[in-house]
Amino acid sequence: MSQPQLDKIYDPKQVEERWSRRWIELRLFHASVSDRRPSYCIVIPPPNVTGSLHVGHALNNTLQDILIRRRRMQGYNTLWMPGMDHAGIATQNVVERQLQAEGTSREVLGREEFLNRVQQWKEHSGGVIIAQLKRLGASCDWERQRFTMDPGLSEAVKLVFVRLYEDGLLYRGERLINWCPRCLTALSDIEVEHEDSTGKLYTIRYPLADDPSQYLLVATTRPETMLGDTAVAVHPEDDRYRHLIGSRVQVLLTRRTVPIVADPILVDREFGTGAVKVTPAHDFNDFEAGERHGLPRIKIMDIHANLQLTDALAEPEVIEAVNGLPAAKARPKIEQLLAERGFLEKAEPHKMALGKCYRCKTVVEPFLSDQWFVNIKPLAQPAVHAVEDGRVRILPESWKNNYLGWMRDIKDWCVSRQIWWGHQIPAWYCEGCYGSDFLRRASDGQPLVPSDAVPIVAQTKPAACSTCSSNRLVQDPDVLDTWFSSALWPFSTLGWPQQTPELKVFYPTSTLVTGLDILFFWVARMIMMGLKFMGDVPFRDVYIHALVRDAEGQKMSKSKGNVIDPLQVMDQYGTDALRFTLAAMASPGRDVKLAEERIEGYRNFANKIWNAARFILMHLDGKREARPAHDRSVADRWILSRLNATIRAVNQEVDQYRFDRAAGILYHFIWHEYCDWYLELAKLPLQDPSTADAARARQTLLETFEHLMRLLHPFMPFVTEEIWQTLPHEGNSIVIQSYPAEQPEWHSEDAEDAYSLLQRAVSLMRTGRSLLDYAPGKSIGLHVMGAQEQDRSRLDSLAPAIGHLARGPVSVTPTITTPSADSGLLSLAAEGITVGVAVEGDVDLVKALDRIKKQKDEAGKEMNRLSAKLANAGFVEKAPQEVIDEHRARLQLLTRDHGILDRSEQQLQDILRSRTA
RNA sequence: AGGCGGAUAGCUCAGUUGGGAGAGCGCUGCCCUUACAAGGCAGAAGUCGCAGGUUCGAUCCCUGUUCCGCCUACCA
Repeated sequence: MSQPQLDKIYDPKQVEERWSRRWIELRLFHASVSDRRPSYCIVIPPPNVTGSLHVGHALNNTLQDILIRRRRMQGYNTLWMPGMDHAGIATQNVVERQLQAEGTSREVLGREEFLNRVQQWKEHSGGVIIAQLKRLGASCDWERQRFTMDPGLSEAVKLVFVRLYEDGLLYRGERLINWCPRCLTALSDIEVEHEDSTGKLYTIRYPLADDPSQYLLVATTRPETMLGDTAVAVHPEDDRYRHLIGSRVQVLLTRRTVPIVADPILVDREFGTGAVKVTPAHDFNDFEAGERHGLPRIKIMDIHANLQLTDALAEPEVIEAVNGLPAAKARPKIEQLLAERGFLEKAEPHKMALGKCYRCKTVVEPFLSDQWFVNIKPLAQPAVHAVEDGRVRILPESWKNNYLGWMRDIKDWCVSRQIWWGHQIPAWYCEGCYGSDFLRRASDGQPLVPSDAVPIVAQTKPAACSTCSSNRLVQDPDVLDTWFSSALWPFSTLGWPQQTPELKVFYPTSTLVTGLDILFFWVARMIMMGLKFMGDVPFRDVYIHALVRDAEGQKMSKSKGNVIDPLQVMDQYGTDALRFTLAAMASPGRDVKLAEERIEGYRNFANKIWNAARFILMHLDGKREARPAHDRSVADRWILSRLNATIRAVNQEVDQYRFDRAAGILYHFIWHEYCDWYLELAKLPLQDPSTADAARARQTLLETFEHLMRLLHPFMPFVTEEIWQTLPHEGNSIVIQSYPAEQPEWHSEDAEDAYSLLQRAVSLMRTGRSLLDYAPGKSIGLHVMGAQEQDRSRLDSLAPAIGHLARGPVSVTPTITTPSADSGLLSLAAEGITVGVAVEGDVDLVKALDRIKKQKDEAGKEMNRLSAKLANAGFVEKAPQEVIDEHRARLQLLTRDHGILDRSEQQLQDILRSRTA
């Protein structure tokens, strides 16, 4: 035995720093396009360059790394494509806040200078993120980093835009869109978060134009928008109002009258009064109704969502009261005016959903505006089919319906944003045709380009206007939705639109690993774009993992004090511990609430492994054993059989993305089978290192452990690499060693049976020793009763091992005597064998009896179990008589030992009776 | 409003052809046994949200219900 070559406690810090650097130096993560092996590719969900990574990223990237590392070890040509997202609005907001703190603004800087600032921030933030990913052990091909605004990817964006336009799948038009009055930009439907809030439902009297003494009751939650009313709608079959259809009502506080129209789609007769005001410029439903009835659209708000009324729109008194106010502040004023004039019938509390900007939480306003839209239905159709027919698998499958439901009901996608950070829209307008005025309006956020302007859509700036030949062409100042470029990620990162070898080798990619929160934002759009531009799905499997709620999100909140910073965790417990925790908690269908105690537990696990390695190295002492293929001991055959089962199970679980189960299996096997049992057993032959038995034990210890390091490596890359390097090995890194595969010849039912018997016997003896406070080292007898002859002889041959593990000399004695506490024998039963533990010396019998009583309860449960099994056998396939007899015999044996016959015998009779009935 | 998910030990969570209720942490007792005290052995602890139903038998399947969470949504 030699001095330990490793420290007593595993110190992750320096190990992790060293290996994350070394792996990259060795270029182990680099994928080659000339590699002929089957390929396996994952594109990273590109983190936003808005700051640093949170625990959700750690989870996401750990899972990807597990998949990638295993495939790499299995011999695939693996590519994990790393990169980042420019995250338009989010990043712009971050930098704008910085500017605000400096007392300046983007308007002051101007567009060009501002973009420089954002670029600087991107360099900084991007660097932080890459460092964090490396720290996490992410085995990305770092030589291939991509950014959504790289020149190549920007080319892809422009080309896609032009092609979609040419194919009639992209158009510009004045529509009602979601407008964030703080970000001053349009948002797509899914960029609006809905939040419940309590408002009021107002019932307002609208006087009839023909007879102002009569009025129509109209219900609304937003009375301030009545200043933009252009109709009141009722249901065509509503007898209350049928006679009014076609006549007009006075719009209060204005000088207008509007028609009463019949609209069965807009109006629900049951709700409110059955009459609805129609404000096409400020409500999505009203907009559509307005289109159906050819109603004018009256805009009453500016871009800040403040009321902006002209004399033509409202009475002077009203204008004075509300002009320039945001809607929420104007509402009570309007309410007051209506009440004063006796037109407010009632106002009652009412629950409604409030739309908020997903980036800044400001209440969004439906806003009439010129924007670019993707005509999405023709793209969605094939993307629905691809999931329906399984070309793309969404896992867990429960999310599939979520996806399909959303896709089938999808609405056109507003892709233009009135911000500066992003891909500027490749469309030009001719100043010769439209004057040079319209762009200047852009700075105050007003609609940027005339609605009727005809854009020239092209990848590069055209030389001249085709209509007037002017060369004064200006580019559309808007940029694209950040998700537009993300949608191209699986092929733009591989070099599209160039026909690169990367595309050929790695597209379609294999698996996408992502959180549910971006299923619609990102996954759905990648599938649509992949099918459209590559003619094939972007990935085969989509694995959707649970969410870890971060400080900004809902679940983890700073006020609750449960926010966990991955960097801090990695510092404190080590990266492997964090990774293993995340993998173990990645059960489908449940959000991950990260418990720090759990991380600590897996830190201890890493240390356990470390110390097992120390033990092996200590005994190895430079010795190399020839492989004893033919004379494995029973213990060796047992642990190899268990190892084989573990290898099979881990592979199966990872194949099904059950990282949690795979982690659990590894943990249990390494700690509670390999360390607790096999390693302890091996100490027996190792007592004399010179023997053949010792050599044999060393060999199997090492062989099993080396397999385990490889099996565990994708989960805990650092500690396994560090240990593997100290074991006898060939090659320069565990990263590219083969991943363990099932070895059927290791399977041994016989050895497993024998050792399960051994484990039970040892446990019982330990229990007896503990219950009686019977000191270790004292001789202990094992009396075997009621066991099969085979079991007895097995126990006999295993006696030295049992004695070793039970801590005391042991004698195995077949006995037919009935043991009892009185005779100084403690009898314990479980799983069909009964052992009596003979103790020497004085025993506190009162204490012993008290404890034995508890054991009887266990025996009672055992009988219930047997009864259940018997009943099952009887009902399933008609239990043979000998099975019944065997169970009866066991019952009687247990009963005789513990004197609780009546209940169980009665049960048995009941079962037999019901079986024959 | 609709859809989905969750409710299991003090805490965080596993648990599918329906039959034995589990892990980690915490807790109790014993042990510094030369890999590991971040350890070993033994143990206590749960009417599996509630109420019905199907079944010989339900944490599991069905119906209803309560609470929590998420997604989608135009109910003025």
